[in-house]
Amino acid sequence: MPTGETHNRRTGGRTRSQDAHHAVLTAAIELVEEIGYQAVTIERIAARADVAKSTIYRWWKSKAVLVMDAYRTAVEQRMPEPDTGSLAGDLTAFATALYGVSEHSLRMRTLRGLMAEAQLDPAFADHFREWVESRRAVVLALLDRGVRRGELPPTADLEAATDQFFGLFWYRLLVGHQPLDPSQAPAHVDQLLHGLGTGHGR
Amino acid sequence: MPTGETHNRRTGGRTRSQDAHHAVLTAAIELVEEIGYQAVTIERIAARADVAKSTIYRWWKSKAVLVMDAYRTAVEQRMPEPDTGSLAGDLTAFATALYGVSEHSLRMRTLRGLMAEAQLDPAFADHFREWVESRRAVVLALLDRGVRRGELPPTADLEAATDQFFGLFWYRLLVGHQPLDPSQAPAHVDQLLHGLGTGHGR
Amino acid sequence: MPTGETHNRRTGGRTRSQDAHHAVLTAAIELVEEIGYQAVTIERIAARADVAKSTIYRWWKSKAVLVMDAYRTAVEQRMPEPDTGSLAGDLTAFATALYGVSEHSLRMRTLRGLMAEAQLDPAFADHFREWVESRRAVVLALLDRGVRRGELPPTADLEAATDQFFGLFWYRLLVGHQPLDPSQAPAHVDQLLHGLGTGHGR
Amino acid sequence: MPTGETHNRRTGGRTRSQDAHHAVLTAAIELVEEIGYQAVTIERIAARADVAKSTIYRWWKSKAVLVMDAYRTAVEQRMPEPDTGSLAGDLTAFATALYGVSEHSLRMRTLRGLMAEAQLDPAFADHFREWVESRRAVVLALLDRGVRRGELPPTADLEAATDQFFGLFWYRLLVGHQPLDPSQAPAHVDQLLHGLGTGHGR
DNA sequence: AGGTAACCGAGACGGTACGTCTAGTCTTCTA
DNA sequence: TAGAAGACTAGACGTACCGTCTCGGTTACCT
Repeated sequence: MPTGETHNRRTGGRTRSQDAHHAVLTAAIELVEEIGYQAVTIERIAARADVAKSTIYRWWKSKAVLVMDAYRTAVEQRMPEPDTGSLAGDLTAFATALYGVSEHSLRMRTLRGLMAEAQLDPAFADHFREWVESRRAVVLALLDRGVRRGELPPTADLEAATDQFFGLFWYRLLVGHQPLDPSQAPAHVDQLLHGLGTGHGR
Repeated sequence: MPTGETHNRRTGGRTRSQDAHHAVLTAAIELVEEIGYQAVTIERIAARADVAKSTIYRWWKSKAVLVMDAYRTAVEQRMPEPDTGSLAGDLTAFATALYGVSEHSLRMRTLRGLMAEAQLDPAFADHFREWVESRRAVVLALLDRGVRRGELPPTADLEAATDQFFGLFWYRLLVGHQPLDPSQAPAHVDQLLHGLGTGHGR
Repeated sequence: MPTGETHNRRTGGRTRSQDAHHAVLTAAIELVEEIGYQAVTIERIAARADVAKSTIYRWWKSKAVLVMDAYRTAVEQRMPEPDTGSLAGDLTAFATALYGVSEHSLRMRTLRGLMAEAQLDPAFADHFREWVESRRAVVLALLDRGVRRGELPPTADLEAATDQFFGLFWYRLLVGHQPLDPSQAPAHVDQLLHGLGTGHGR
Repeated sequence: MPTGETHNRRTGGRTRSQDAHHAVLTAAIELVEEIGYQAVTIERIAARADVAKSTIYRWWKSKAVLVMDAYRTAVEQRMPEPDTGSLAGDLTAFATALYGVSEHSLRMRTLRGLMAEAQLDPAFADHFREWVESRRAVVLALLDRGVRRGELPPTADLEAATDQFFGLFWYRLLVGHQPLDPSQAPAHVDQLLHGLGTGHGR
């Protein structure tokens, strides 16, 4: 359960209310959807969830970790870990799913808010970075498999490639100067792989 | 004068105090340096600059606009518009300068804070986006010149390439999972250009 | 103006809102009357007065000094400084007025609440003590005049007599085991003066 | 057993833990001594006594009741019921003992705190009043014996005299404008008795 | 000897107020 | 009439206790 870290339970004590817990996550998601991340406050979440503020503070350290928890619990798409047989296929599948967030304003708002918070709250930055790393790891693994298959030269800088991959996504998401559409995924992947010296083209 | 749009001055009256104006910008920069963007508030800037809050509000719409103004006035490096004769040389020069911010904590803090604010304040987002576009335009022009020179095929997606270029930079800056060092610039540019199908070899 | 100590005014600045000020005092009094001292909170006063909490905190350090201010401004009877020609007459007049609070539940509630607060909040205790001293001074002056007139021996312990006088009043007010009625004033004064060795009786 | 009213015991069940009970009373006294009555909370007592909050609430209705219980159990001096042969002697003995609390900060703090609580909590006020009455009864009995012995006229208002006696004490204790010292007891008693028309001279 | 009732600890829960903070706006005086 | 000073409304912050409520576990009396 990736959610509001369960405390060390030694012995007795009232058990954590699943109702309250769930109501908080739901309220958080709804509010982000309705009024946007920055307008969401712990107080509003508490009011909406019909829960005491102190109950929220007991389990979540800040609005950011709460919203992130809610996002992962209730919204986040299971990121595929594709296995199409080819590196290009795998990456394209992943990118297509990734770019799909642009079609869900809730997801966009949440991601943008969380990234913003990570800049402003160093404590949350650590938490956020861990999550980002977990998603980078998926792409890194795909690329690594490509190397092992001989689709990429062993000298390719996979870290940089991963950051190019996610960087494009986040940059467009955060700046909003260009649309981001799943249909663009194949072209972007193609460009990326050429950069890495893949044998499949040119 | 790139600073707090000057009002229409019709008639007499006390003229805008250049002292106050300058003190505000200086105070803003100093505070970002000392306590970080998120801890800076209009009130603190006013106190530090020994200026009335209302004077700040008269000339700047928000902390973000003010800090960005101060940043551009006092800190921002003149981004080079290099002309080395080759696309790779031009981009490498640009990237090297860009990655240089990582050596100045003030610049990093400011950029991260402004990007965060752009996520939270839609009004500022527009302002911020304009600034981002102006920097994208420089890179786009370099790439375009590369196409005209025949260094890139005319079919290359320059928009996507630009976003890959800046995306990698911002992604590392914002997430902080990887260092960003000017010495990495040539390799990143190389990888990018291969992706675009440059003729300069692999 | 015995009320929310006026700050040092050097130069410009918005002047204190008399509306807000008055509304706060009125709300405080009404709430003490309606729900009792202990149930009154700064937050409720702010809500009732339709004033921001911070405005209250700007002018009053605690609920206790605010209520005391309101009490003195709006409720406190002008304590007579009687001059009937005789000590017994003076004291009886004073006591009669004093005991009159027992007929006004608002005054009783307020006095009891303030005395309680003085026990719990050392900062307020000083403030409260000053007020108490000012009322003791009136009685002390009456007694002193009695000494000068020859109604009391110069050896009489006027301090102790004053404390006996007020002590009886407060003790009954605070403990509530006995009613306290203005009609009892003459007898109590009589008993007190006998104790001091007055020549007028026995 | 003057302590946390024993419940109706119908049938079996675990008996009340004397350890827990004693630890609570001790913790309460210690905390009043160390941090003052107002800073004492049920939670702090529970933590100090290493006892569950609910255990405290099971046996005592409020902090005030608990502290008063602890005070009477562990601290309160057995008030003398003196019998010296003369009214003046009896009262002086009693007053001397009474004024002795001023030399023990714990007792002063406790009494002041309890009196404060009686003003704020009507339920506790009743409880407190009973205790006050029990102490008044002692003095009333002394005075009554004085009447029967002929030391006081039968017309003397003993109730008022008792309240003057305790009133002086409490007034000084609560307001703190004057020290209260056992050495003052004889003079105060003397003054009181003159007021009542005692025959023992002036 | 077993049942069972009341105890005890731990600690989560809904509440409520606290006093602080910052945002923006508004008012007044001064230069 | 710009600017400094600072009072104002508004509302979230995170903390502290309150008194209540499960829990799991422990006695000790009473069949």
